[in-house]
Order: sequence, then C-alpha cells, then structure tokens
Amino acid sequence: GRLESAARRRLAANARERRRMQGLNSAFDRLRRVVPQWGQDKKLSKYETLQMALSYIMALTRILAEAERFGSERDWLSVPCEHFGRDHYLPLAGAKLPGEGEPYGQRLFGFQPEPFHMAS
DNA sequence: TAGGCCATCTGGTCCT
DNA sequence: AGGACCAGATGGCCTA
Repeated sequence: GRLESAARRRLAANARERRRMQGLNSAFDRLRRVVPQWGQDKKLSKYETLQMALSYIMALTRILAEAERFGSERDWLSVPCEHFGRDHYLPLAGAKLPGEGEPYGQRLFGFQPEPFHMAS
C-alpha cells in the first residue's frame, strides 16, 4: 500500500534525476564542442571544460578590446598576428603548442587553475 | 593499487 | 503534493 507508493515515487524521482543529469551532461558536451581543444586527444573533464570556457571567453574579450584600440576593421585586419605575442594570441586549428609536457590547461591562454574561495 | 572522473541513488530543501 | 535542484555516498571504470 503506502510502502509500495513510496517506492514508486522514489523510482520516479530517480528517473527524473537521471534525466536532469543527462540534460546537464549534454550541455557540457555542447560546451566542449565550442571550447578549444588544442591537440588534446581525450575529452576535457567537466571541471576542465568550465575552466577552459572561462579562459576562452576572457581571451576573446581581450582580443575584442585590442580590436577596439585599432578603430576600423581595415586597420584591425592589417595587424600582423605577431603583434599580440604569445601571451595574447595562440594559433587556431589545433596546432601543437610549444612547451609540450606541461599540463594541458596551463598551455592555454596562460590558464592557471585558481583555488576556490569558500563563500562565507 | 591508488587516485581521478563519472553515473546513479538518496534524502533534504525550496518552489509552484 | 509533486517537481527541480542540490550535495553526500557509493560503486564502476580507467590510467599512471
């Protein structure tokens, strides 16, 4: 009777939770596809995906800010890539970067994992 | 075999 | 009341 109904509700809740997590995971997959994966053969973990998205957004923001400084699009397009230096610009197309051996994330956009701060 | 990452189950809390 | 969200526990799989 009541025990059976409770068990049924628990099972339904489990299924909902499974679906919810699957939705979350498919969102992570979508994010993985738009985040750079420079020569990385195995997929980024969830944590790495979030960190990479953060670094990527910040890098793009930096590039946009640079573009603003150059006024017109024509001026911007004529700027040689070398202008930005290694710290500001990294080649696309999954090229292997110098400094292999280093942890993956640290080669990208100067990515450094930051310790979390506990909310108080 | 230890450590990292993950999926799933579960109970608690909040919201509608 | 029921669903969504969350965090802790647990067990499986993989790699160094």
